[in-house]
Amino acid sequence: MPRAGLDADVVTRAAAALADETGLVNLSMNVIAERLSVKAPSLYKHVDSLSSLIHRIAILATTELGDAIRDATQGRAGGDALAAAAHALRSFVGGHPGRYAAILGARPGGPDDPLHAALSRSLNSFSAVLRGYQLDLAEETHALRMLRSSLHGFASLEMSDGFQIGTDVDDSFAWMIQFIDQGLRAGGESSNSGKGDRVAARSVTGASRG
Amino acid sequence: MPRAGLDADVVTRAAAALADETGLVNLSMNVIAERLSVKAPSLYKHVDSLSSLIHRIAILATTELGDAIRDATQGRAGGDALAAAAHALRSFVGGHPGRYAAILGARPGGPDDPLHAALSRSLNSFSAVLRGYQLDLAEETHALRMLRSSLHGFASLEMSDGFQIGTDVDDSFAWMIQFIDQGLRAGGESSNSGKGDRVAARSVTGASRG
DNA sequence: GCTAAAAGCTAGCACTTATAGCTTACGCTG
DNA sequence: CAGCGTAAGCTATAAGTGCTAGCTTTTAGC
Repeated sequence: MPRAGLDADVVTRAAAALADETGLVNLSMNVIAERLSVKAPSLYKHVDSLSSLIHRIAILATTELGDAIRDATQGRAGGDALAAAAHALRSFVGGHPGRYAAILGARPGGPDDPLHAALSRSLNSFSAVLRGYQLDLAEETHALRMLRSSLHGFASLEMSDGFQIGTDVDDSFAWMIQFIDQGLRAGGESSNSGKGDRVAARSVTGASRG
Repeated sequence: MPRAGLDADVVTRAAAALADETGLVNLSMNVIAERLSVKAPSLYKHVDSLSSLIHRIAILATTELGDAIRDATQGRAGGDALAAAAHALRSFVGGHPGRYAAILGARPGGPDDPLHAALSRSLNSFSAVLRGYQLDLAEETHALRMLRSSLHGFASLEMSDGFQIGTDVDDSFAWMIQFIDQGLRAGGESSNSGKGDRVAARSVTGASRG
């Protein structure tokens, strides 16, 4: 029996591709092994367990997603950057549903979990987009969370066929982006027009805590 | 052996409670049976399969969630109704993560699937909230999708510990609600200030298509 | 009190993840 | 080039899934 030339990375990429094709939930050691022309137990020479393999997929996917958003927003600012980032995320989800599902289900482990770094880089891409709106420091965290919630929510609802037919989903997505853009522009000019101590100046700590 | 007095509904509620306690993914026929002081195969006398049981949980949860939002928004309007609905959803997710996960993973089946009705009622509660902003018909669909995306995204990110520490999550949630409220109020007054044919008047069909 | 439906049980199948231990391929050093 | 050691593959197997088959027992209705 010649060797297959496997390796943690090769296994992870094969599993990620398979997850995109057939869904993350249908991923099993058997189908991954079949794809690699190998028997299931052999995979354990390269990977600790199925869950750790899915964790690796999440890290890979988060990195890829962060790169895609960074690339898409490169050289853009304001509403253009926002739209580019949003579309990059949505097309990633559309093209890689299995990878995205892995991201959603992932929870960072110890402090040296590579997922932490990948997540931070991904968040920084969004932060960079927001920086164009010149919000104050406290608001930027809120805005970042709002942005992530909206985009992630939209993508995952769309992924699970959560929107009934009747109105074009692309239109709704464009509408939402514009809604956010307008709100952020308005908030940048006249903040604090609301209920009161909402943005209670939470001291000056490091950025990118979304 | 005396009989346990089981029934599809009793099994579903026990499974839902267990899902909230230990997570939907950890739900198995064995643990449900144990909770009911019965052996696993006995459950099949009342329920078709584990997946159909989870589907039942989703129907139950969607109904409960719809009721909670309806009750919370009763007698309120505008921003108050929006905030009440949002908090109702978030507290539902916080108190019933397993049920909510079942909702997220559910996909309606045939046309007579009770999940359809439950989902519609739930959507109508959100629609009723939006009606206070007097958007035109086409925009209401977009706004409904945006609202669902934001709230669902926030809740599910929070559920999976997606927000790092650093800023209070409650503050961010309040901020997001106000952001949406302000945007909707502005949109109600001066619509169509944007890119152009975004809201291309999509004829007058029945409502609640989110 | 008898009959029959239905609720519970045990046994077992097919599938999963994962481990143990064997064999064989490959790369490095003498 | 020989041989040795590491590591990659394998088979066999354990433990735990969901689910079915078929049996026993309870319980409701006549």
